Amino acid sequence: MTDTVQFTQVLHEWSEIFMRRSMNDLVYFTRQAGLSMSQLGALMRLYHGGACGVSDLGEHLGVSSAAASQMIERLVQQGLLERSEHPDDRRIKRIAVSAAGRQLIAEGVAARRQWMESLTHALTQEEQALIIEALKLLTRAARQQEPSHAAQS
Amino acid sequence: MTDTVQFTQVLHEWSEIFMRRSMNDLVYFTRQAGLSMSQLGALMRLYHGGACGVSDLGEHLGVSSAAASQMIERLVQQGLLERSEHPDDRRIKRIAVSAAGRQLIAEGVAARRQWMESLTHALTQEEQALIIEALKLLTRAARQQEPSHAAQS
DNA sequence: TCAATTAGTTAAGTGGGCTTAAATTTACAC
DNA sequence: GTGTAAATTTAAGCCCACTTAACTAATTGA
Repeated sequence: MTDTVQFTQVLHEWSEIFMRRSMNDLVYFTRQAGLSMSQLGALMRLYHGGACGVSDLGEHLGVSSAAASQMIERLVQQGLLERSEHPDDRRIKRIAVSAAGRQLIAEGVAARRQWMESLTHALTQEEQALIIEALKLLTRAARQQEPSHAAQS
Repeated sequence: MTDTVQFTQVLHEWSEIFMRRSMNDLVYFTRQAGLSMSQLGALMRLYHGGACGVSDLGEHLGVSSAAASQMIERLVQQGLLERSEHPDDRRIKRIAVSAAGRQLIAEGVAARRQWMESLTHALTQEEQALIIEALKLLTRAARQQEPSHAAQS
């Protein structure tokens, strides 16, 4: 078996167990937070991509601007998003994650971190060091494949 | 920074980019297949966990048996699941993924593999070898944390 | 045998998420 | 100013997912 074939195989195996665990946690978290997957997607998009207009968000999520408007309305009523007017063009609404929304996401991130930390208990320092190097390589490779290659914090 | 702290940090960074990409693909795939996230979850559960009863599935997915029954009905009508009677206890229905359902999942897996293979283009053979070792360690550590530790194929 | 239990389905109702189409507000161009 | 285009919202309608409650059928056991 060549390294490249084995690489794909091993990556697939890891991703399967990783995804299963992550999806489980994700579903549990969103349910507990009273969110739907779509809502979480919108929240994440705004959190990572920054504020944008209604139609922009819809486009990113692959839905009509009407659908985006409705979902934003629900999230605004839950206090997770904020709507403000664009200073130059008052037709445009600037949609952004609120402080409460940011905190909710922070909690989710913390839960993820906890699981990752628990992984270390089954690994020696040497193994961790090896994994650190490997994941840095993987992250760099994956970033190169991203459509929007522009860097952020 | 100690290795353990850096380990969590690096793993988190990788998981962020990996999840973003995976979720994107997942949403695209399910939409194209005409499935909802819940339906995909049920399909995956049965695919990985094997056939089970209606209530069992509902329990695993965290919904009532009525909800499970309804969702199963929709998936049966789409030809992705099969319902049969338990030979010993005719109250119990055995819910299993059909051949068509299995093929659908196989297509999704193939699409994932394609992305992973594309990652190799940005990595040398040596880097790939390093990553293989690291991911084997990670997979082993993650498996040890699984609730149901029983192995399968 | 017959009452209680168990597995599953059906019914009714709620709400989310999506669509298209129509309405509203603002901006811009002439 | 007047007409057109753009951004968003509202309305109507559809399907999915979920709930509780009522119902059917099969099993168990005293």
